[in-house]
Amino acid sequence: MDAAEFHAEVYRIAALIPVGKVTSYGHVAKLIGMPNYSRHVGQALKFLPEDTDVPWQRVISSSGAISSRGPGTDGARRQREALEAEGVEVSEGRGGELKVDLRTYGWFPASIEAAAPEEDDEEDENDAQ
DNA sequence: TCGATGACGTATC
DNA sequence: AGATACGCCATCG
Repeated sequence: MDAAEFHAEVYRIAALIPVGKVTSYGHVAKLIGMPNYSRHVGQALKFLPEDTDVPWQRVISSSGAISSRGPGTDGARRQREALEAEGVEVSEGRGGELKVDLRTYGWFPASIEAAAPEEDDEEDENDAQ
């Protein structure tokens, strides 16, 4: 798997996340089939331009926290704004620690197939109940 | 080549 | 629940 392909997979999966839901870097990595590449998922999202269609804001850490990305960057703040705009509650603890309740807003499908009900229309699909 | 680092995760304390 | 330790692996200096 090439780095570019990895990025593409990350973006594809991120695009599958329903509005109002969030998932974790690690879970995206798992869906791709590379469970230990959680850090690289974040790395891939870092490459996204500001005008992207990819809902990168719906990907947070497995603990439900929005990573600071370092002081001086407004990424975390924008992420909070975007999530709240989608109806996701973002708790703010002491010092501006942003966290999302995964118990409520978490989205963790077991596989990409489960995540993408209709990816292709050409393939024969067996009816799920 | 090596060591430090990072939009991370899990196990422990 | 919050903090620390350690594992992970590509990228950087």
